[in-house]
Amino acid sequence: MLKAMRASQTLIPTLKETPAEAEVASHVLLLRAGFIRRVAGGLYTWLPLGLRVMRKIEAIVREELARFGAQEIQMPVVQPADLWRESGRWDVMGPELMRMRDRHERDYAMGPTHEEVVTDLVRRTVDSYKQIPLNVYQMHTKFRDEIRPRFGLLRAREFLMKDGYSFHLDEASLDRTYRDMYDAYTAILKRIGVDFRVVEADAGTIGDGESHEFQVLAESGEDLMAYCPNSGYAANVEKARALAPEPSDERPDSLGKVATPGARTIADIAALLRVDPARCIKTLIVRGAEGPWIALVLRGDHELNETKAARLPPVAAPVTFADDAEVEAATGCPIGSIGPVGLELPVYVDRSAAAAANCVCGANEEGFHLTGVNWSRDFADAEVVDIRNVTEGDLSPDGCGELAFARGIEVGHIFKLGDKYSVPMRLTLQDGAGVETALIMGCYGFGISRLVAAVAEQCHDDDGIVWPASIAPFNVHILALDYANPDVAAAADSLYDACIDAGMDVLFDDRDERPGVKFAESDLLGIPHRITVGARSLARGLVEYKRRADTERVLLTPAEAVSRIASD
RNA sequence: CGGGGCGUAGCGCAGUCUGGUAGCGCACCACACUGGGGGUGUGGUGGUCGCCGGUUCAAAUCCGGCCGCCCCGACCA
Repeated sequence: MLKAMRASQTLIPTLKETPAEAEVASHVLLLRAGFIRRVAGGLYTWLPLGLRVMRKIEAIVREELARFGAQEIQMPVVQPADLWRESGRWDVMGPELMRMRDRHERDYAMGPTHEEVVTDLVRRTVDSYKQIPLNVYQMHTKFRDEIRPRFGLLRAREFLMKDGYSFHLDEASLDRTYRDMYDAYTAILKRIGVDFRVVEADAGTIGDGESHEFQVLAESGEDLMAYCPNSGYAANVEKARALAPEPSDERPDSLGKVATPGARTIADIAALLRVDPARCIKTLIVRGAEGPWIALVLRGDHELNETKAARLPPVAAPVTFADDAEVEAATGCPIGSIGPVGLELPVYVDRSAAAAANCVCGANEEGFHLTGVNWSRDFADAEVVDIRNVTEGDLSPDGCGELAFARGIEVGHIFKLGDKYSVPMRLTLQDGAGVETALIMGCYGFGISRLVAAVAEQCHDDDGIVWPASIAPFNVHILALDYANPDVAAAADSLYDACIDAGMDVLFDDRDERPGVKFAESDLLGIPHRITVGARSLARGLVEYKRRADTERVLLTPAEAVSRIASD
């Protein structure tokens, strides 16, 4: 990568106005600062400055992974369908998997991830247990045909990801590598200098084992995390366990039935009967994995956690809600008046709803609700499960305090895969005792291109991006306010050379632009250190130094400015 | 895929309701002034009005279909 560039000879197409296509800060700023350009939905071209940021992240990732013995390889984007059929994912993956056919009518996938290819590699190349554990990774373009690409680079269809895979004979070995990758990701994000949080995560369809996400904190993040300020507990809300509440010691009232004409929602019922929504019970009808329909019961003030619900074996994954007609067909009663008491469907009740006393719920008769409803007496057949989202203020699962919420952008995700791929793809080795054993695997993803946007999302102000020095496209931005002035040009040129000699990455704005343009664009680009060379202060032999993150400006000699930056 | 919004010059927009010469700001080119926070003036360049079809003497404008983009939802190793 070139250390130094002149702005007059570099493609930096800045925009004064926000393009209509962009909404979120990172997308707006990366477009305006000339880092990226959109080609089509979810597809972007990386321009020189954007690419420099991405390359710097790559370099940091490589260095940190090398410390833990991970080996870099590169696998093809285009992958034969046969491998995907072997793992079973050819049929399981939906349209998100981009499929294509070659001239011989053979099927291929555009790799969204590389478990199949890497598993195939290892079974062909590793002959003895003495060659493992093995930890390999690549940094490569991934393709996922997202339903809705959005937020610029944050949810693109084609993106750069570091994906790593490890292979082990036993859990203890997998645990060690998993921990190493956990530590490596932590080191990478610390070194880059973003605020982040590591949270327990749901492994989704990729595995059933332990899993952690690395979330860059940002208000605009798509992920919601629950954490306990008093302890280390932190989990994606998808995953965060809701504790079982103490059962109520209230005496159960007798069941009553009241007319509730026209009331359809919990809010309607709570207002009409003047009860707390926490004393209302809602019943959701979802598609069953085999049978027709399943009822899920929650307290009125709680939300269904679809990830948890989808993990109930009788519930079809992903969770699919019955529509109005299907509810009526399944229960004989329209949405708004259904309830768990006497319902002729399998019923699962959330722990909190089961613990609530004397509740209101639908009577399974249009326009009527029951009062004084108690799980233990009135629908005790229902199995008690954890299927709700935790809420702010809930007791932390470790009992150390109350949960608080934060939003984040997922930039890393590590999984223990177990034998999910090694068994169907017959990846086995003889262990030391000569017993043929399926290997177990770990998988470690890190979104390089997404991190570029996540950092911009977190590190910006009203004027533009404020890059951390670790990944800024350049470290120093020299502005020659009037390059046509021979004195300014001479001073700026020699300052430029001095920065190069000092080993700095420097962008030199030598263009014939007005000062205001140069200042505004400099703020937009977000290079950490700015040195302004103008005729006015140069008359006293001085230049102006300013950090992008600060408001303070100081006048220094050129040599002082360089050493100031060098010692930063 | 469901709901909403949008598509007119490289970018940001007006004009569409009520059919009749395609406009404004920025950018770009030339010249002059200016020169420490997106400067001023004068003169220019640049548009199949997303695409296809229909109605009409006449369509950016009305009608039908399609495509694309953005937002919300669903979805998401």
